[in-house]
Amino acid sequence: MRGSEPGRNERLVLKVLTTAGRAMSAYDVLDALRGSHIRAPAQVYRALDRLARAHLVHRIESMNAFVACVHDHGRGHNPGDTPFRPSHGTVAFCICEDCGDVRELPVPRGGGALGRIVDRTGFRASALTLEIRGHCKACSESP
Amino acid sequence: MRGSEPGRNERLVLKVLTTAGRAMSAYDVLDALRGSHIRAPAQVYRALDRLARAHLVHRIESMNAFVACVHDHGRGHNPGDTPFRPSHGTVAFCICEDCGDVRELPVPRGGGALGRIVDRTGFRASALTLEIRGHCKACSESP
DNA sequence: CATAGTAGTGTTATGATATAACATTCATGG
DNA sequence: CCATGAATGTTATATCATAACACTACTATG
Repeated sequence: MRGSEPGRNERLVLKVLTTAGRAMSAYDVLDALRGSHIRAPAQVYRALDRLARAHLVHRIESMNAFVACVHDHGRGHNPGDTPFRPSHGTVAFCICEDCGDVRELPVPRGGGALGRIVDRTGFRASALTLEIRGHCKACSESP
Repeated sequence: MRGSEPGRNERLVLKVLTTAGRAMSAYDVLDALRGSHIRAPAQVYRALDRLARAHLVHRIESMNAFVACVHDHGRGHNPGDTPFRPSHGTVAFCICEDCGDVRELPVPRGGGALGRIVDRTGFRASALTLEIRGHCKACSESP
Protein backbone atom coordinates (compact mmCIF):
# COMPACT_ATOMS: atom_id res chain seq x y z
CA MET A 1 0.00 0.00 0.00
CA ARG A 2 2.47 2.68 1.11
CA GLY A 3 6.08 2.88 0.00
CA SER A 4 7.50 0.02 2.04
CA GLU A 5 11.03 -0.16 3.31
CA PRO A 6 12.17 -3.73 3.93
CA GLY A 7 11.23 -5.15 7.30
CA ARG A 8 8.86 -2.44 8.41
CA ASN A 9 6.47 -4.97 9.91
CA GLU A 10 9.28 -6.66 11.78
CA ARG A 11 10.22 -3.37 13.32
CA LEU A 12 6.66 -2.57 14.31
CA VAL A 13 6.16 -5.97 15.90
CA LEU A 14 9.51 -5.93 17.66
CA LYS A 15 8.83 -2.48 19.02
CA VAL A 16 5.53 -3.58 20.50
CA LEU A 17 7.11 -6.60 22.18
CA THR A 18 10.10 -4.67 23.44
CA THR A 19 8.00 -1.82 24.78
CA ALA A 20 5.57 -4.16 26.48
CA GLY A 21 8.40 -6.05 28.16
CA ARG A 22 6.19 -9.08 28.59
CA ALA A 23 5.00 -12.11 26.67
CA MET A 24 2.21 -11.37 24.22
CA SER A 25 0.12 -13.54 21.96
CA ALA A 26 0.25 -12.81 18.26
CA TYR A 27 -3.27 -11.42 18.53
CA ASP A 28 -2.25 -9.14 21.39
CA VAL A 29 0.43 -7.77 19.09
CA LEU A 30 -2.09 -7.45 16.29
CA ASP A 31 -4.45 -5.47 18.49
CA ALA A 32 -1.61 -3.19 19.53
CA LEU A 33 -0.85 -2.48 15.90
CA ARG A 34 -4.26 -1.91 14.39
CA GLY A 35 -4.03 1.34 12.50
CA SER A 36 -0.30 0.92 11.77
CA HIS A 37 -0.70 -0.81 8.39
CA ILE A 38 -1.17 -4.08 10.23
CA ARG A 39 -4.62 -5.53 9.89
CA ALA A 40 -4.37 -9.31 9.66
CA PRO A 41 -2.86 -12.16 11.66
CA ALA A 42 -0.72 -13.33 8.78
CA GLN A 43 1.20 -10.07 8.83
CA VAL A 44 2.01 -10.50 12.49
CA TYR A 45 2.88 -14.17 12.22
CA ARG A 46 5.20 -13.54 9.29
CA ALA A 47 7.00 -10.82 11.18
CA LEU A 48 7.24 -13.03 14.25
CA ASP A 49 8.64 -15.90 12.18
CA ARG A 50 11.39 -13.74 10.80
CA LEU A 51 12.17 -12.16 14.14
CA ALA A 52 12.33 -15.59 15.75
CA ARG A 53 14.67 -16.88 13.05
CA ALA A 54 16.86 -13.86 13.76
CA HIS A 55 16.66 -14.60 17.50
CA LEU A 56 15.19 -11.19 18.16
CA VAL A 57 12.09 -12.70 19.65
CA HIS A 58 11.46 -16.06 21.27
CA ARG A 59 8.37 -18.15 21.18
CA ILE A 60 7.16 -19.44 24.54
CA GLU A 61 5.69 -22.79 23.62
CA SER A 62 3.82 -23.36 26.84
CA MET A 63 2.03 -20.03 26.51
CA ASN A 64 1.57 -19.78 22.74
CA ALA A 65 3.12 -16.38 23.11
CA PHE A 66 6.17 -14.37 22.17
CA VAL A 67 8.72 -12.23 24.01
CA ALA A 68 11.39 -9.85 22.79
CA CYS A 69 14.87 -11.19 23.32
CA VAL A 70 16.71 -9.30 26.01
CA HIS A 71 20.17 -9.63 24.47
CA ASP A 72 22.02 -6.90 22.69
CA HIS A 73 21.85 -7.80 19.04
CA GLY A 74 24.06 -4.99 17.81
CA ARG A 75 21.21 -2.62 17.11
CA GLY A 76 22.39 0.97 17.04
CA HIS A 77 25.86 0.22 15.62
CA ASN A 78 27.59 1.61 12.54
CA PRO A 79 25.37 2.00 9.52
CA GLY A 80 27.27 -0.66 7.60
CA ASP A 81 26.42 -3.39 10.08
CA THR A 82 24.15 -6.24 9.26
CA PRO A 83 21.00 -5.39 11.16
CA PHE A 84 20.31 -8.91 12.37
CA ARG A 85 23.06 -10.83 14.13
CA PRO A 86 22.93 -14.59 13.98
CA SER A 87 24.59 -16.70 16.65
CA HIS A 88 22.92 -16.90 19.99
CA GLY A 89 23.36 -19.39 22.80
CA THR A 90 20.64 -21.59 24.19
CA VAL A 91 18.25 -19.92 26.57
CA ALA A 92 15.69 -20.96 29.14
CA PHE A 93 12.62 -19.13 30.35
CA CYS A 94 11.39 -18.76 33.89
CA ILE A 95 7.65 -18.20 33.78
CA CYS A 96 5.97 -16.88 36.88
CA GLU A 97 2.56 -18.44 37.38
CA ASP A 98 1.45 -15.58 39.60
CA CYS A 99 2.35 -12.46 37.65
CA GLY A 100 3.00 -13.93 34.20
CA ASP A 101 6.48 -12.49 34.03
CA VAL A 102 8.83 -14.30 31.68
CA ARG A 103 12.55 -14.08 32.35
CA GLU A 104 15.04 -15.22 29.77
CA LEU A 105 18.31 -16.67 30.95
CA PRO A 106 21.26 -18.21 29.15
CA VAL A 107 22.03 -21.86 29.74
CA PRO A 108 25.46 -23.42 29.51
CA ARG A 109 26.15 -25.24 26.29
CA GLY A 110 25.65 -28.98 25.87
CA GLY A 111 28.10 -31.08 27.86
CA GLY A 112 26.06 -31.46 31.09
CA ALA A 113 24.39 -34.55 32.44
CA LEU A 114 21.42 -34.15 30.16
CA GLY A 115 23.63 -33.84 27.11
CA ARG A 116 25.34 -37.10 27.96
CA ILE A 117 22.04 -38.88 28.43
CA VAL A 118 20.76 -37.67 25.11
CA ASP A 119 24.02 -38.66 23.43
CA ARG A 120 23.68 -42.20 24.69
CA THR A 121 20.35 -42.53 22.94
CA GLY A 122 21.94 -41.65 19.60
CA PHE A 123 19.69 -38.63 19.21
CA ARG A 124 21.31 -35.65 17.48
CA ALA A 125 19.89 -32.50 19.04
CA SER A 126 19.47 -29.32 17.06
CA ALA A 127 17.26 -27.12 19.24
CA LEU A 128 16.05 -26.95 22.78
CA THR A 129 12.88 -25.70 24.41
CA LEU A 130 13.37 -25.15 28.12
CA GLU A 131 10.56 -23.51 30.05
CA ILE A 132 10.47 -23.45 33.82
CA ARG A 133 7.25 -22.68 35.59
CA GLY A 134 7.11 -21.46 39.12
CA HIS A 135 7.12 -18.28 41.15
CA CYS A 136 9.39 -15.32 40.67
CA LYS A 137 11.26 -13.77 43.55
CA ALA A 138 8.90 -10.83 43.90
CA CYS A 139 5.79 -13.00 43.96
CA SER A 140 7.38 -15.50 46.36
CA GLU A 141 8.03 -12.71 48.83
CA SER A 142 4.60 -11.09 48.75
CA PRO A 143 2.02 -13.59 50.05
CA MET B 1 -25.83 -41.87 28.55
CA ARG B 2 -24.61 -45.37 29.43
CA GLY B 3 -23.94 -46.62 32.93
CA SER B 4 -20.65 -44.84 33.53
CA GLU B 5 -17.91 -46.17 35.74
CA PRO B 6 -15.63 -43.40 36.94
CA GLY B 7 -12.91 -42.48 34.49
CA ARG B 8 -14.17 -44.37 31.48
CA ASN B 9 -13.18 -41.54 29.17
CA GLU B 10 -9.71 -41.44 30.67
CA ARG B 11 -9.29 -45.10 29.94
CA LEU B 12 -10.48 -44.73 26.38
CA VAL B 13 -8.16 -41.83 25.71
CA LEU B 14 -5.20 -43.47 27.41
CA LYS B 15 -5.74 -46.65 25.44
CA VAL B 16 -5.68 -44.76 22.15
CA LEU B 17 -2.46 -42.98 23.06
CA THR B 18 -0.78 -46.10 24.39
CA THR B 19 -1.77 -48.19 21.41
CA ALA B 20 -0.68 -45.55 18.94
CA GLY B 21 2.71 -45.23 20.62
CA ARG B 22 3.17 -41.77 19.17
CA ALA B 23 2.22 -38.18 19.88
CA MET B 24 -1.31 -37.31 18.87
CA SER B 25 -3.27 -34.09 18.87
CA ALA B 26 -6.45 -33.98 20.92
CA TYR B 27 -8.39 -34.02 17.68
CA ASP B 28 -6.51 -37.09 16.44
CA VAL B 29 -7.61 -38.80 19.64
CA LEU B 30 -11.14 -37.57 19.13
CA ASP B 31 -11.25 -38.99 15.61
CA ALA B 32 -9.94 -42.31 16.87
CA LEU B 33 -12.76 -42.43 19.41
CA ARG B 34 -15.78 -41.39 17.40
CA GLY B 35 -18.40 -44.02 18.05
CA SER B 36 -17.07 -44.82 21.54
CA HIS B 37 -19.30 -42.38 23.45
CA ILE B 38 -16.80 -39.63 22.65
CA ARG B 39 -18.15 -36.98 20.34
CA ALA B 40 -16.79 -33.60 21.35
CA PRO B 41 -13.40 -32.00 21.99
CA ALA B 42 -14.28 -31.11 25.55
CA GLN B 43 -14.59 -34.76 26.47
CA VAL B 44 -11.12 -35.47 25.15
CA TYR B 45 -9.55 -32.40 26.71
CA ARG B 46 -11.03 -33.18 30.07
CA ALA B 47 -9.71 -36.72 29.96
CA LEU B 48 -6.30 -35.48 28.84
CA ASP B 49 -6.20 -32.94 31.67
CA ARG B 50 -6.84 -35.59 34.26
CA LEU B 51 -4.42 -38.04 32.71
CA ALA B 52 -1.76 -35.37 32.59
CA ARG B 53 -2.31 -34.48 36.23
CA ALA B 54 -1.88 -38.16 37.03
CA HIS B 55 1.31 -38.22 34.88
CA LEU B 56 -0.15 -40.91 32.69
CA VAL B 57 0.16 -38.72 29.63
CA HIS B 58 2.42 -35.79 28.85
CA ARG B 59 1.69 -32.75 26.81
CA ILE B 60 4.29 -31.88 24.20
CA GLU B 61 4.11 -28.11 24.17
CA SER B 62 6.03 -27.58 20.98
CA MET B 63 3.68 -29.87 19.07
CA ASN B 64 0.37 -29.13 20.77
CA ALA B 65 0.11 -32.87 21.17
CA PHE B 66 0.03 -35.59 23.79
CA VAL B 67 1.87 -38.85 24.41
CA ALA B 68 1.27 -41.73 26.76
CA CYS B 69 3.84 -41.88 29.51
CA VAL B 70 6.14 -44.86 29.11
CA HIS B 71 6.66 -45.48 32.79
CA ASP B 72 5.08 -48.28 34.73
CA HIS B 73 2.39 -46.68 36.80
CA GLY B 74 1.38 -49.77 38.66
CA ARG B 75 -1.37 -50.75 36.28
CA GLY B 76 -2.20 -54.41 36.58
CA HIS B 77 -1.55 -54.70 40.31
CA ASN B 78 -3.81 -55.96 43.05
CA PRO B 79 -7.42 -54.86 42.78
CA GLY B 80 -7.13 -52.73 45.91
CA ASP B 81 -4.48 -50.46 44.42
CA THR B 82 -5.11 -46.86 43.62
CA PRO B 83 -5.28 -46.85 39.86
CA PHE B 84 -3.30 -43.65 39.37
CA ARG B 85 0.10 -43.30 40.99
CA PRO B 86 1.38 -39.86 41.76
CA SER B 87 5.08 -39.07 42.04
CA HIS B 88 7.09 -38.99 38.91
CA GLY B 89 10.51 -37.51 38.16
CA THR B 90 11.18 -34.81 35.63
CA VAL B 91 11.33 -35.95 32.04
CA ALA B 92 12.56 -34.58 28.74
CA PHE B 93 11.38 -35.37 25.24
CA CYS B 94 13.49 -35.98 22.17
CA ILE B 95 11.42 -35.12 19.14
CA CYS B 96 12.62 -36.33 15.75
CA GLU B 97 11.97 -33.77 13.06
CA ASP B 98 12.14 -36.43 10.36
CA CYS B 99 9.86 -39.20 11.60
CA GLY B 100 7.95 -37.39 14.34
CA ASP B 101 8.93 -39.92 16.97
CA VAL B 102 8.84 -38.64 20.53
CA ARG B 103 11.06 -40.33 23.06
CA GLU B 104 10.61 -39.68 26.74
CA LEU B 105 13.64 -39.80 28.97
CA PRO B 106 14.17 -39.11 32.65
CA VAL B 107 16.38 -36.20 33.63
CA PRO B 108 18.45 -36.01 36.77
CA ARG B 109 16.89 -33.97 39.52
CA GLY B 110 17.68 -30.34 40.11
CA GLY B 111 21.21 -29.71 41.26
CA GLY B 112 22.93 -29.24 37.89
CA ALA B 113 24.33 -26.09 36.38
CA LEU B 114 20.91 -24.92 35.26
CA GLY B 115 19.47 -25.41 38.71
CA ARG B 116 22.16 -23.24 40.22
CA ILE B 117 21.58 -20.51 37.68
CA VAL B 118 17.87 -20.50 38.31
CA ASP B 119 18.45 -20.48 42.06
CA ARG B 120 20.58 -17.37 41.77
CA THR B 121 17.69 -15.49 40.22
CA GLY B 122 15.48 -16.23 43.22
CA PHE B 123 12.97 -18.06 41.06
CA ARG B 124 11.25 -21.03 42.72
CA ALA B 125 10.67 -23.67 40.07
CA SER B 126 7.73 -26.02 40.22
CA ALA B 127 7.63 -27.63 36.78
CA LEU B 128 9.85 -28.03 33.79
CA THR B 129 9.20 -28.32 30.07
CA LEU B 130 12.20 -29.73 28.27
CA GLU B 131 11.80 -30.57 24.61
CA ILE B 132 14.73 -31.36 22.39
CA ARG B 133 14.32 -31.25 18.65
CA GLY B 134 16.64 -33.04 16.30
CA HIS B 135 17.06 -36.34 14.54
CA CYS B 136 16.68 -39.76 16.05
CA LYS B 137 19.29 -42.42 15.60
CA ALA B 138 17.37 -44.33 12.94
CA CYS B 139 16.71 -41.22 10.85
CA SER B 140 20.31 -40.03 11.23
CA GLU B 141 21.56 -43.29 9.79
CA SER B 142 19.22 -43.54 6.82
CA PRO B 143 19.86 -40.60 4.46
C1' DC C 1 15.42 0.07 -20.97
C1' DA C 2 13.07 -4.35 -20.34
C1' DT C 3 12.21 -7.82 -17.59
C1' DA C 4 12.80 -11.47 -14.43
C1' DG C 5 13.77 -12.71 -9.76
C1' DT C 6 13.24 -12.09 -4.90
C1' DA C 7 11.50 -10.41 -0.65
C1' DG C 8 8.17 -8.18 1.65
C1' DT C 9 3.40 -6.96 1.86
C1' DG C 10 -2.05 -6.85 1.96
C1' DT C 11 -6.17 -9.52 2.11
C1' DT C 12 -9.58 -13.10 2.46
C1' DA C 13 -10.71 -17.28 3.93
C1' DT C 14 -10.10 -21.31 6.50
C1' DG C 15 -7.93 -24.71 9.46
C1' DA C 16 -6.44 -26.30 14.03
C1' DT C 17 -6.41 -26.03 18.89
C1' DA C 18 -8.87 -25.18 23.25
C1' DT C 19 -12.41 -23.76 26.58
C1' DA C 20 -16.95 -21.76 28.48
C1' DA C 21 -21.30 -22.77 29.92
C1' DC C 22 -24.90 -25.46 31.13
C1' DA C 23 -27.75 -29.70 31.29
C1' DT C 24 -27.60 -34.57 32.61
C1' DT C 25 -26.32 -38.93 34.83
C1' DC C 26 -24.89 -41.69 38.45
C1' DA C 27 -22.90 -43.32 42.87
C1' DT C 28 -22.77 -42.28 47.67
C1' DG C 29 -24.13 -41.09 52.14
C1' DG C 30 -26.97 -38.33 55.33
C1' DC D 1 -35.73 -39.62 49.74
C1' DC D 2 -32.76 -36.02 48.75
C1' DA D 3 -28.41 -33.52 48.65
C1' DT D 4 -23.92 -33.77 47.06
C1' DG D 5 -20.03 -34.28 44.06
C1' DA D 6 -17.72 -36.24 40.22
C1' DA D 7 -17.86 -37.47 35.68
C1' DT D 8 -20.17 -36.85 31.51
C1' DG D 9 -22.75 -35.01 27.19
C1' DT D 10 -23.59 -31.12 24.21
C1' DT D 11 -23.57 -26.72 21.93
C1' DA D 12 -21.37 -22.83 20.98
C1' DT D 13 -17.54 -20.00 20.85
C1' DA D 14 -12.86 -18.37 21.75
C1' DT D 15 -8.13 -18.51 20.53
C1' DC D 16 -4.13 -19.61 17.77
C1' DA D 17 -2.13 -20.29 13.10
C1' DT D 18 -1.61 -20.82 8.07
C1' DA D 19 -3.00 -21.33 2.99
C1' DA D 20 -3.51 -19.03 -1.08
C1' DC D 21 -3.22 -15.42 -4.14
C1' DA D 22 -2.60 -10.65 -5.76
C1' DC D 23 0.36 -6.84 -5.56
C1' DT D 24 4.56 -3.62 -4.82
C1' DA D 25 9.23 -2.47 -4.59
C1' DC D 26 13.87 -3.30 -5.09
C1' DT D 27 17.93 -5.11 -7.76
C1' DA D 28 20.49 -7.51 -10.98
C1' DT D 29 21.35 -8.47 -15.49
C1' DG D 30 21.04 -8.92 -20.69
